[in-house]
Amino acid sequence: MAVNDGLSIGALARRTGLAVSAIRYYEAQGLIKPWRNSGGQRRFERADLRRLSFVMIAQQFGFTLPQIKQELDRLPEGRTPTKQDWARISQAFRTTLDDRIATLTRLRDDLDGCIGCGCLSLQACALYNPQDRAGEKGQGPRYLMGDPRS
Amino acid sequence: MAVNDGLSIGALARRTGLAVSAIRYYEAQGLIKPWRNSGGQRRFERADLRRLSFVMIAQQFGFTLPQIKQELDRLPEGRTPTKQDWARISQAFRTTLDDRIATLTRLRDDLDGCIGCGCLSLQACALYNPQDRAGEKGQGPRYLMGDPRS
DNA sequence: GTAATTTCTAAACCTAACTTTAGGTCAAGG
DNA sequence: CCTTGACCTAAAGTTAGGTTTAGAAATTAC
Repeated sequence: MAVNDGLSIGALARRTGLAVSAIRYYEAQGLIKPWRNSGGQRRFERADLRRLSFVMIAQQFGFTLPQIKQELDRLPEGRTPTKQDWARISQAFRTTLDDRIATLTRLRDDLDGCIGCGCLSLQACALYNPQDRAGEKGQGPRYLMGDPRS
Repeated sequence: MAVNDGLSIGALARRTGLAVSAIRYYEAQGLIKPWRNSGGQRRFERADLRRLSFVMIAQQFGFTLPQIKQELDRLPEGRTPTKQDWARISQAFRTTLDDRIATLTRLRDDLDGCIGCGCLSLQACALYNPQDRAGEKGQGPRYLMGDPRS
């Protein structure tokens, strides 16, 4: 094998802990863009290890793949991303996490009120109209508050 | 309509804000147990309003339906649950919420460290081994992810 | 008594994020 | 050269939490 052939999908899978099928899926979703060798097999850059790491962390934070792609698309195209590039897009997490913590904390405090009054009934209970009632509309699973299948 | 016929599924839907189809689905999952009238239609107790409220709140907290059922199954069978019964099972939420808030906060603090160092690479990065990864499935040790030398 | 609503069941469909399967091709070791 | 093992594609399957559809029966409203 030549010196700079890139990583095979299996090597990438071993080093990230992801399944091979997951990596192919991420390519299909546009999160990574491997090239092909002469035999048609995928070859990856080392920087893709970091992209996949980013994907895995972002998923823990409850981001969807399209959202993650949107962040990754902000990385420079022509060159390998630097530490600063990664730090910049990681900042987006910080805000989201802060929001999520605030929401859960508010919810918990409301619950304390409800346990106190024993209500759990719908009139006037703070827990029942968490303003986002308006934006629903989709089908599919509702993982309302982060932490899907933790 | 006789005095104590119970609520129809439509009435329950109007009063909880749930779709009729969702209520039927919850029955299929064992979360509520309506009886049938002479014509075969579902009839619900008023206490079911509270059960469904519980379901809706628990979902906001990120519980799955099987988990919610597990809590509901701890309510008394023969009689209508009292305030105390509800308060008791609501306490389970409190603990879970506290845990979840703590986890997110820890995650956020780890992220702050990572933004600081720009690492996103896996040796020694606290974000990569959020201990629940370990108990997954008896597979071998998860490899450390990432790119050791770049 | 008839029309308009509701409700009934069963089965198909939906999304997200993958995995599994089937049927081949490529690459490396002996 | 031959045999593994890694890889390829496309399509179908999976789970959660429901919704939609279709055709029939029950209930309510006038």
